[in-house]
Amino acid sequence: MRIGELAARGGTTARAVRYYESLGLLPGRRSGNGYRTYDEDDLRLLRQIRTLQDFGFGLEETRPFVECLRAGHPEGDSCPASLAVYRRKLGELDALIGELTAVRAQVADQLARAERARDELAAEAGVPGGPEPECELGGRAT
Amino acid sequence: MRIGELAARGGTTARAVRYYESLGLLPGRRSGNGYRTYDEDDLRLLRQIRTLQDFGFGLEETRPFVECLRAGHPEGDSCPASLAVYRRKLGELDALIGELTAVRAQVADQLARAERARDELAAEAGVPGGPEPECELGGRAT
DNA sequence: CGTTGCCTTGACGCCGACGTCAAGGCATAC
DNA sequence: GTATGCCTTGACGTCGGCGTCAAGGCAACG
Repeated sequence: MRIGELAARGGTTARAVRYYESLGLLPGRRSGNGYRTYDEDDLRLLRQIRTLQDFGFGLEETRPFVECLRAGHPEGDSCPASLAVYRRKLGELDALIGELTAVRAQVADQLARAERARDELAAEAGVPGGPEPECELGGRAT
Repeated sequence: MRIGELAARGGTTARAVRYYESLGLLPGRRSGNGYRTYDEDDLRLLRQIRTLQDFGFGLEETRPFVECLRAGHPEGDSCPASLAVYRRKLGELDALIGELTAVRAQVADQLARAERARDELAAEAGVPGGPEPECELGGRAT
């Protein structure tokens, strides 16, 4: 098949396929007229790349999987190097999730504190006159 | 103070400060010799930016906080627009953490499955002869 | 024969938040 | 005087993963 069909069946674009080829992830075989030509095995390579991409892997991280498939193994993760990438990624994900969770808590704290401060000011000013905590410049042009 | 001191006290670089100025986040007052000059209020602006940056906020997301401070409010989050950014960020963080957690589970599954497959192959081949699941091309050049 | 559609290479654009280098001005220390 | 160190503007580089446009070739359909 040609690049358009490969891309469509792999759920991506011809441009991306050429890019993967430029990185050495996909082969660049040509048929007589100069068009790139692919077979079902190439489609498996592409699908392996896309799956890992969807997981948030960088393209370089997909290389061990692709080379594993190219070496004739049944799955991209049949090789130790691929398993190592999985494990490293798990660690990175855990670290990232941990950081994000901590940030989330801090932001929630800030929000709660700011809302409390706002309400206190509102109550304080609400007893005498009108509150309306305007902030954006030029509330209503008088 | 001048830009170098401001940057140092704000925990960033002069280059970053100029960049923030180019976005209109920081003022660009000059003293007689053309040097940028800053006061303690500017330092507070910068620190507000840095704090939010550390939370993973984009620079545009810090703008409401900065404008709030510039409008004379005691805190950057004393304004409704800032609270809105907090809330939006909380939603984004929750969504992101959820996605990452799902991905983490999938990767863990893949790893477990691949290790199982490897062990089964090892047991299968281990009974007759030698296992050694080589993958990288050219294991030992014979 | 022309049109349409897929293909080719090459090259620049994009996003965000700066880093880094170049060439030069100002100010202080020695 | 000059060496040092901070400052100025301007402009290009970085990272990742492509998008998009330009200019042209090949193939099939009518």
